[in-house]
Amino acid sequence: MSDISLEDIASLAKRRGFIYQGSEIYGGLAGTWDYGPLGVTLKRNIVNAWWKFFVESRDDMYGIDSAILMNPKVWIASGHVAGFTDPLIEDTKTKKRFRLDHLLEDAGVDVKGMDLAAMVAAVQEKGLKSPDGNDLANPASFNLLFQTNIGAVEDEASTVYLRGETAQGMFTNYRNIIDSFYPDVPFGVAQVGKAFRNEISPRDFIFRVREFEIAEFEYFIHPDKWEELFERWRTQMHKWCEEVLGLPADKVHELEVPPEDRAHYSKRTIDFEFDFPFGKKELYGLAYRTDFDLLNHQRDSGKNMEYRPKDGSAPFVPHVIEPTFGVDRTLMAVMCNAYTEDQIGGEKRVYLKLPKDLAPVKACVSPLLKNKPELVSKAREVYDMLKRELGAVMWDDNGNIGKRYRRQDEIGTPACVTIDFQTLEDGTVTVRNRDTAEQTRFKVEELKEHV
RNA sequence: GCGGGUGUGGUAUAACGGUUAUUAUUCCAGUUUUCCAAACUGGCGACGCGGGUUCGACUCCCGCCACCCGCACCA
Repeated sequence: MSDISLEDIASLAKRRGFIYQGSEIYGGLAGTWDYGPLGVTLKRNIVNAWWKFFVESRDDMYGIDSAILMNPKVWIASGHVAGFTDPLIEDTKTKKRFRLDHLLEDAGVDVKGMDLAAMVAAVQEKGLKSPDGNDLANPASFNLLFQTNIGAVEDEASTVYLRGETAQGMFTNYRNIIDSFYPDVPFGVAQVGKAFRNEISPRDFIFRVREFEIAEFEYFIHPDKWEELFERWRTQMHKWCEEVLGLPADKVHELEVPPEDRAHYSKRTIDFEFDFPFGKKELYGLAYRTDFDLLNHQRDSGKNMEYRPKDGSAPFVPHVIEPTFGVDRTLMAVMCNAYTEDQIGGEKRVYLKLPKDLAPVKACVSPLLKNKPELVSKAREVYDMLKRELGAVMWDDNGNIGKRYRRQDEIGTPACVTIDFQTLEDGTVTVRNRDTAEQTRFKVEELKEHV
């Protein structure tokens, strides 16, 4: 198989109605992408599979869907207003930008609690130069949280943030879940939804974007159990990748994130990386968030975040294990992994070897010839029946049969059902397999078990 | 944000400072076709946006936008 490029994927994604550039008719908006009919179905199938795997099939998981706009105090308590900000400073000669706090730390300055002005003062005091040896100027804070305003007046009191992660919705609802469901610890609160980050430079198609979907859960535990439960979720995440998404184990890698690279809330983090066409890049994260968030919210909200075990043992503020899954990245990994080229009848063929459960179209129904009314009407019957059964079924009578097969190959449809003259005689149809191109005859009545 | 590259129908592309912007494919309507992108006929469809130079700009210049590559960033 030849190497595939991002352009191959992006081109197919657009041509076949998976993903379009956001705001395309106005020249686009960097870091935004729109999902077309097949893309949204594929994404929804992935999300549904995730929900089933991590939420529905378990009895310790509680799903929620919290608001994207939250009281700004949430983001102050979580540390995102302060911690999600990068102070950047510019090399006056090369115009390169550097993390001001990193430069100061390298120079032996303790930057904790310093604001931008204090850091700039420290630069002057130390006579600090850029790593390239030039003068530094134009410091600026760069916060990854998008801001907007509630109400008509744009003042500080009306500033709210678009959530930079969905996790905070789980923390702010932690007490609600306990009051409604009185679960035993450990238990999890799960959510799938949009998050927003004002990335400096969006990159690599839908990989790094400013608006994206996250599926994640906060698993509330007793702190004594963190290592054991961390391992359990680590295993489950691999299982998800391999068994549900069909990603080969040798394409999914773990990266133990060193302390200096971890998020402000994390005591241990493992990144799950995938071999994308553009390199080995982060797909998922598994973080031990400790009691960082609940303690912060307890402090700032004044609400008690302790959990009281039913056996009467000592109350405690639970710690949290957080597996987090980029949905768009998952879709991209699945598409890249599914993209396959081979030869059929001497002709090159491109097809998406998608797992059946994820494929946006489950089956395509065609009459062998479209100018034979008896074939067309029989095919319509079969189509209507399958459509009722499976929903995601497509009708195609365009061109010739080979063309239709190829078209379905490109969008990853696992099965093509063809109605031919024999159908009229004995009520059997052919089912053509996407991966092998082999055809098997089945009775119409048994069809739904074979597609 | 820095540096480099690219921007022409849905996709992939050609050419040109000056007639109606090339080709393939897709798509639509038909003819044909008894299982893997067959053939034929007809049709729709494009110069990223904004300025400038010029008698005239898709083409040259400037700005912007977007995408790709390298760096930086990625709590």
